[in-house]
Amino acid sequence: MHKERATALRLKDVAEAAGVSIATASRSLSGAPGVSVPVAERVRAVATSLGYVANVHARSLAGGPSRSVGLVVHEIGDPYFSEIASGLLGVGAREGLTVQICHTGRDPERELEQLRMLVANRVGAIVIAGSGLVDPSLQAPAKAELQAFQRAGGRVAVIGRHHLGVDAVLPDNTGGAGSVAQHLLDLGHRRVAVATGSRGLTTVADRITGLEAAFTAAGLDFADVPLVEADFTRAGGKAAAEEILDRHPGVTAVLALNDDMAIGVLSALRARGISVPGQVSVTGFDDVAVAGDLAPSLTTVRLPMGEMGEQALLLALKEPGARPRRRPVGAELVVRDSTAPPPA
Amino acid sequence: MHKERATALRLKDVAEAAGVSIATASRSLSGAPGVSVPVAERVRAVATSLGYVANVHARSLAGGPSRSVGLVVHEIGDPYFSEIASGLLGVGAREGLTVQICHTGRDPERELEQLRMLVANRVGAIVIAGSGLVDPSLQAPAKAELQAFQRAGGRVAVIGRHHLGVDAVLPDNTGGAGSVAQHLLDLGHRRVAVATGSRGLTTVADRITGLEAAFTAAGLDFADVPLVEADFTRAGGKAAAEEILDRHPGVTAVLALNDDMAIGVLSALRARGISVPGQVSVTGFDDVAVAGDLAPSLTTVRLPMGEMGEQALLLALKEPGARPRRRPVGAELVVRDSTAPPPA
DNA sequence: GTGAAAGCGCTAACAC
DNA sequence: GTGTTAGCGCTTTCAC
Repeated sequence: MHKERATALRLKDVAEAAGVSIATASRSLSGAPGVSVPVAERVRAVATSLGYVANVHARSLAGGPSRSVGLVVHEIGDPYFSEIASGLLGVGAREGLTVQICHTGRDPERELEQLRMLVANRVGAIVIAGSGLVDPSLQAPAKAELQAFQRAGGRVAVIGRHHLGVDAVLPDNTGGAGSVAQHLLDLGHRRVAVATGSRGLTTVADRITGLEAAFTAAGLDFADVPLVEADFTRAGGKAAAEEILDRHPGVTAVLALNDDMAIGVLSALRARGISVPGQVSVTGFDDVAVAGDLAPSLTTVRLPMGEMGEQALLLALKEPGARPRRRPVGAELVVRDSTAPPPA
Repeated sequence: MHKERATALRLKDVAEAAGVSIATASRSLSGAPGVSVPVAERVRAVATSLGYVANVHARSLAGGPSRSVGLVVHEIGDPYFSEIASGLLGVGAREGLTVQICHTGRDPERELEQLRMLVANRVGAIVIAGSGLVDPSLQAPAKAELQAFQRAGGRVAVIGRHHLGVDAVLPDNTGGAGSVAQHLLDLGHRRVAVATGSRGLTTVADRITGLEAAFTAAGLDFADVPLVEADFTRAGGKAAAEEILDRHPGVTAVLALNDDMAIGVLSALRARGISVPGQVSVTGFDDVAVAGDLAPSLTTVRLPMGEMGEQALLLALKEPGARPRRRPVGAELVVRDSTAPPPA
């Protein structure tokens, strides 16, 4: 960006000002042993008064530990990811780490590109948030890249995806989906439709598995439940809801596979003057911050996103285990005002 | 984090594999002149096939241009900031830049700390998003730090704050606030209350200035308008609304100074069974993604957050001007369903 | 307990 | 057009 950068303060300047060698200055500042306490304290005082901050690049190049981590998300503007990022940034700040965030837009190629960038930056750890893809071949290059990174001493943790062979924070998508489905069945709904994101996403696949289990357990045939696939977004939810209303007019409940879609569903129903939950019940998944403030407030499944972000970074900061660790995270049904028994 | 990192691929390895010197290899990869086309192409091919990625630290240390920027936000979980971040990350990816994001939690001390961290990381540019503080003394250390950074060749741009003497993207908070106030006055509201964040924030101060101007222009005394100060969050909005309802029961409109607070206001009104906009109208500010999907959908002022993030990074990437540049950004009133004439 | 000196991987003069 | 080499600022043996 800029080459002609004026001289910044160097360790040498601090050392001179304190009347010691740069070796001693280095040890003093990093808290390494082998320096007498008074000397170390003096050096630190001088450094502070001068406003010295060590050059991370030089430090890293000289073999110092990496103080930075990378976070890969699909889209930081999405509340699901921004809440994860928020939790992760919190522990990052606590640990004195810098966090590089990158977008992938659910594009495997861009994901790979961003991964390479993080590797080039020699981050100490990489956290990947967001659903993986059911088709393993699409992830093969990313997997290879991550393995090389790990062989070189880097640490990796993922949130909500499996098949990558690394430490993982795994929300209970299956169980959570089972519990919303059960909730609707308990209320008496039998004509339910599902608004789903791409089934190529493992998150979606897992949630559908949970739904199927609940329906089957209730003695119902899940094959009779219409699944309408659209973008895993608000707009997708709107589109899916419209298709559901047109093609399956008798439906009494729409089960959206994330809150974003559910918000779109609510909006489509409102536009058609269909009352929720009077005529149609609606459920979401994730419990983003706004879910409780919608009208009607959304019945959904809570995933502790902030905590998931924290856990993932904590996992990545730990020494690697012999085998990949798994941190299961509970998914808790939150019943609010968007669900009620079907109309009589 | 990890010191015992196995050997990664170095430029030397690529040079040897391609049968050239490291200087030639360096030039080939950076696209510098002085290498014959066939040689440069061969080197690049070898590098790609080997999966070589240059070590950013070494490159930066050797005086290469910095390929990373820092983004400072109050709270990444807040949609206002995550939408800004999303726009900024977009151009970052396009430009091949890595973006380090940090949280400050509206705490000047943490802000300073994070700024130091970015400086230590030798980012090429720093973008600061989020309101500044009215009291300049609280920002003096940050300002000094930024000036030192600029003297050393770093670039700085801010979003939505002045007084820092750097390039700035400035949303029209004053004009936007004027237009919502005008909208309510046009509808016939005369008993309006304001739910505001801390008046120590320049954003809040500017928006209040806009309100005052509109009221004054309409021949009303702004001193009669109750201003209830609370956290600039959903919870703050809820608290402010409750206080407004208790202390100023005759109010026909609540003007919240951001969408987050407005969402809290809506929720408090709903809890008390007060219809919006039948009994009370509500307005927000920012137009976060969810504003249009609330029930009732929120009348608010649109700020193009994503674009603001983009613009700020673009400013920061430009050569510095003789004087700080300003990119004013329009604030557009968006009338939706949460406002109506006051009850008769 | 402290200092001198050898790199870390790369870029940018400077030779050839 | 290509190679040689001197650093960038730091950590870390290795002497003292």
